[in-house]
Amino acid sequence: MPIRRCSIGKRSTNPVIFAALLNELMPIHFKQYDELDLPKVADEVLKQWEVEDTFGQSLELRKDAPPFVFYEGPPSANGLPGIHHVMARAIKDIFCRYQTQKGNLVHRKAGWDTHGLPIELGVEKELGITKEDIGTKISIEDYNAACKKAVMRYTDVWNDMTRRIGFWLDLEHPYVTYQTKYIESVWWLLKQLYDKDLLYKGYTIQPYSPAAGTGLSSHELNQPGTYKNVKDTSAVAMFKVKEENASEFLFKDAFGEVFILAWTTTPWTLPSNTALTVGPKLEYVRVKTFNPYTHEPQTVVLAKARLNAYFRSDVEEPMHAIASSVLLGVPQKDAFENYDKNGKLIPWQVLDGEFYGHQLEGITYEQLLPYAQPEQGEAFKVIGGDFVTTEDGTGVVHTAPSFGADDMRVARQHNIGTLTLVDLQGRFTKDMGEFAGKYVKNEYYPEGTAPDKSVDVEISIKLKEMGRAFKVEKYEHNYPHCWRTDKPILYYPLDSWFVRTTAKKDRLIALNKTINWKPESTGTGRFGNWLENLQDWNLSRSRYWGVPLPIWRTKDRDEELCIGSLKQLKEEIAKSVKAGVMKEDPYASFKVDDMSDANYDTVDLHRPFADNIVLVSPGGKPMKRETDLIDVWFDSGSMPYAQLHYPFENEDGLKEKFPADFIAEGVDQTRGWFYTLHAISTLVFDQVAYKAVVSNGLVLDKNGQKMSKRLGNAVDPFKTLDEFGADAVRWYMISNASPWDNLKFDAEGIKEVQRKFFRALFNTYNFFALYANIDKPELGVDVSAARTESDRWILSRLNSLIKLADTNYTEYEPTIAARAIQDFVVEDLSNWYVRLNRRRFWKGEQGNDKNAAFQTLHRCLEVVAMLSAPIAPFFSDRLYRDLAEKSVHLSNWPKHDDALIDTELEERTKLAQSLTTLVLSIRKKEGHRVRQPLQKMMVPVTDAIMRKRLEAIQELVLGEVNVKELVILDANESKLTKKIKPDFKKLGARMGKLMKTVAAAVNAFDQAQIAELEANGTMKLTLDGQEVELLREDVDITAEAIPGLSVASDGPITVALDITLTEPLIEEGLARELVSRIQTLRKETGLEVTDRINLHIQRNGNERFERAVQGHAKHILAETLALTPENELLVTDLPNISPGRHALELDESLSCAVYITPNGR
RNA sequence: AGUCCUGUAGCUCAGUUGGUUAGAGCGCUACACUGAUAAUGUAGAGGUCCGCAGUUCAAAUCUGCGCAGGACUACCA
Repeated sequence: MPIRRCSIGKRSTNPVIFAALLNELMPIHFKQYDELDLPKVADEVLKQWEVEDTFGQSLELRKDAPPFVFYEGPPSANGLPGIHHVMARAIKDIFCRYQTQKGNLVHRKAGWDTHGLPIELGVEKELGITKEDIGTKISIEDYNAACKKAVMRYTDVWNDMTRRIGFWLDLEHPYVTYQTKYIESVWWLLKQLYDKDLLYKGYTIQPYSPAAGTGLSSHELNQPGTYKNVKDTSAVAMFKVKEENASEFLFKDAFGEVFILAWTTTPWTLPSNTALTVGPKLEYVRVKTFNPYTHEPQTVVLAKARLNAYFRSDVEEPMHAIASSVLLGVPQKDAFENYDKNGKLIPWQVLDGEFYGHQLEGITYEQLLPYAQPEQGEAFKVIGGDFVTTEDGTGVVHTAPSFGADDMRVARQHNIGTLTLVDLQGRFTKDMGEFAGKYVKNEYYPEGTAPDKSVDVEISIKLKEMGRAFKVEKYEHNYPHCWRTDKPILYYPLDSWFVRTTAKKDRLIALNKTINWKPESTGTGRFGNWLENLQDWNLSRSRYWGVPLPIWRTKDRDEELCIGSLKQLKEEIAKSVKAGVMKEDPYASFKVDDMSDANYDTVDLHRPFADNIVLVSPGGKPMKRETDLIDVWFDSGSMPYAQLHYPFENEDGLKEKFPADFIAEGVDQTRGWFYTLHAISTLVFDQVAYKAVVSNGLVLDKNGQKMSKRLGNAVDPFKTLDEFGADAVRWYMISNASPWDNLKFDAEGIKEVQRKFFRALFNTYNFFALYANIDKPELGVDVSAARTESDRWILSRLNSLIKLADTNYTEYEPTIAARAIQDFVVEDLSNWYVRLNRRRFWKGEQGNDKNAAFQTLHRCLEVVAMLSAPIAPFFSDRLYRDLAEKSVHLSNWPKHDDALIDTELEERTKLAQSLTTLVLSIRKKEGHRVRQPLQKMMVPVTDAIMRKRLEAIQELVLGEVNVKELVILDANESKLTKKIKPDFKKLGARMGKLMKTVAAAVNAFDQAQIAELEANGTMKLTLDGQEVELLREDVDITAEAIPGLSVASDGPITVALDITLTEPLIEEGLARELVSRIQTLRKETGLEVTDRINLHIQRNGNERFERAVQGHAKHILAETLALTPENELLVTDLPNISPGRHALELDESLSCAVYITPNGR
């Protein structure tokens, strides 16, 4: 364990004081590790967190800091967590941790969503019952108790996963939606809506199963197998237009009576028709023809685009005799005059004058089947609706508002009345004359009792006889069926309670525009468009396990009461008991102002308890609760308030905890939780519920398929965590794709992250620790004057990185931050800085150069730990503790220092890296290994900036590529050939259409022309008869080659390498080769890095070799940490002791013998 | 059916306000390196930038129409 020498002081920005303090903070021994084991690190750090309560400490540390508000969307604990939850939870954790490091107080309360249909279905499956059994085989009370028990089944598993992925969340004090306090807050919210007249009872068209006698949710309708292809009788009915002012134009030159055609696949809805809907922008025509069944002359109206569907036009005289497709036939002349009433060939003719749908609006027609009249509103009128298409049918929609959602909507807009001539059992009502009592679908009859002809068929026959059928045929379509009874559903008007969200539509839209959506398109697109087409929120659910609607009503519906608190409920119960309506108060044990959990535990507001309460109205009549439950989405949308038991407790607390600064969930919550949060806060508080929201995408398998148990491609989160550790999994998920893009999960990717990022970081730290422990550098002294070019460079990179990471974490772009951190660690720090500066860490004297190196690397590692802490909380904590002796999660986010960012320095280092690459490439091509020194490299320059940069990086590059000198050539004076390239961007803007010709001309320039342009700065060209002026700035001129030398180039940079080997160079190369072999030997013989040795080399008669050893003896001895006197290095006879004697092969033709022993301490 | 997202190398992804020869990592092949070494370097193979049409001197990038995958919502005459 590191030994701390003094307690942590407040940091100062003054470099001298800072340095002094740093020295105090610095451990004097750094822990070293043998191998990187991320799962083990995670385990150990997790235990440390639990022992120290690091999460609690992090909150305590920020207790007076400005709050950053986060809301946890409650998962349902009745299912097991999957790998996608790891993703979702990691994203939440990242920003909470980041904001904590930034100095904010971030509370994170866990939550559980406990109500809802999936839970009910699960329990029913388990108990082997159906909804019908509730109240008979099982009491509501027992049923709900079973639900309550089932719903928290997997909380332990969830909590375990949450801990293991490192998500800091207050799991000890979650909000739970079934708790009485929670429900009380929900009731309070409902009452706010009620008091604002935003809660009302209305009816809507909902999927309804007459066989089961229940409405169905869209969830139920989406069960597999509910939609089936069925053949139904469809009819095109004819609606007779009344002749009046509005319809006058239809009667001009009319043939017989005038009808509007409308198609339906459900003829049983025709008696309930009250309107016809046309597309206002669609074109319609009149067609003169005969009725195919009665053969009476008639004029029919339909959409022009639908003509071909009903009238054949494959004939020679289209204006006369064309057969209707109703009855196939061939054309004949003089068709109208000669029409044979019994014939199958029906002539038709489009009458002059097309017209638009809106011209039809307002026209009235005779009721088709006058069994009953609507009680309210207008009827039998043509209206306009946007939803009308010309894909099938006639372009006119038969509108029966009771049996279609679109129909109802458009009817309401136009104040059209309704007819509901079908009862809840699916039978025609008594108003339906000869049809009364018949089921509208044959499937509804008890088995074996269905008639031969369905009512669809009977009605169609009747229409034919009446002369009101234009076409009757079987039609195959996809129709939803009840998943329980397997019988077709009806769309039927049902009573429901609604939240009048449409009344606040403008506010919902306006407030949404202030929310920071990630990605933006979800907010403007999916969510924005949804708000534009907002419907009132249907709150009612006819179920058992959920929050009961707190509305009591008298039987005559004249009086009703909405309850907004337990206090109010108790008062009303008291009145009721007093009036003798109830015998006693079932919640008698509840004390009104006692906020203790124990007190609240005495009350259960679920069914059947709430149902048993009968209140008394001001008029003295009994009031019963509306039996509906509310949509569970209202539960979770209430969490900002209900988690605080607002307003009964924490009335002030809400100010600090609302709205949220940040929430995150899957994109599938757009119309779920994201919407309900937004709707409730807008309607009740006229505020947003969250300022920023990240909607993350799905986690797919590696082939891009959705994960599912059925396909067996679901990834077990626990196994994954066991294998790779949370850090690698989180880092992989975040760095691989933006949170909102779908992630193709592939364990190979995690391995890569482990190998590249974590190993590089781990090795860099271990390198640091190894030499820091050996050399005990002074980490406290001020080394600003001693910093080398590469120190300043890596610090510049580091500060750029801090800035970039900060910006991107702030803007909820963790992927960009992660990739930048990773690149910094792998490329800049490990592969460049450490590689270049290795020797500074383990060679030479103590001093400020060495101190500067250690301090620089220490700072880089420490900052990397801080920057990566939000994403990789375990490993970064271990790293930071090893460097600075406290948890990174209690650290303050590093501030970047603009003064340390030197873009010119970064540029020229980039140049150095390019030059290095180029030289290595030439060496490779020419077959000269890096250990062989070369005399010189040449770089042509075309401007002063480049020259200055080269001079600055000269030492660095020469050392890296093992070359003695760098010669900078003036491109203008040397014998270089040059290359010219047009700058398309600059030139294109000026040249326009001539661009291609100019580019071709420039590319064809010879050396003389290039020189001319460089000398004059301008040049006139005549192309295609036009004179254009070419400027020096319009082209890039680069040196291309140096005759006689080996050259490589990359973009504008060209390097030439002199590969002549002189005798001294060869000898130096040999010496280096020897050093390398001896180093390997040291390692192989198990010597420690710091061990000093005795070294002797045996003469082998090769003069060149012996000269090399003698000439470079000092170098050889120093590099290998040998204490042998210089003049004893090369010997004729080696000591004859076998363990120290080794043969070395330097190349194919050269070998030697050496003697190594440890130098006794 | 509507709304939205995605489509670039075998895989995962970058690609600035349209600009030359479209990049990186992994994987593959060959060679080198070896006191940070399950690392690293150099070279190579690998692309109809989903398709078609349009705008433009110039399109992976802008526009339109499609195709494929996905999400959500709806399901209608």
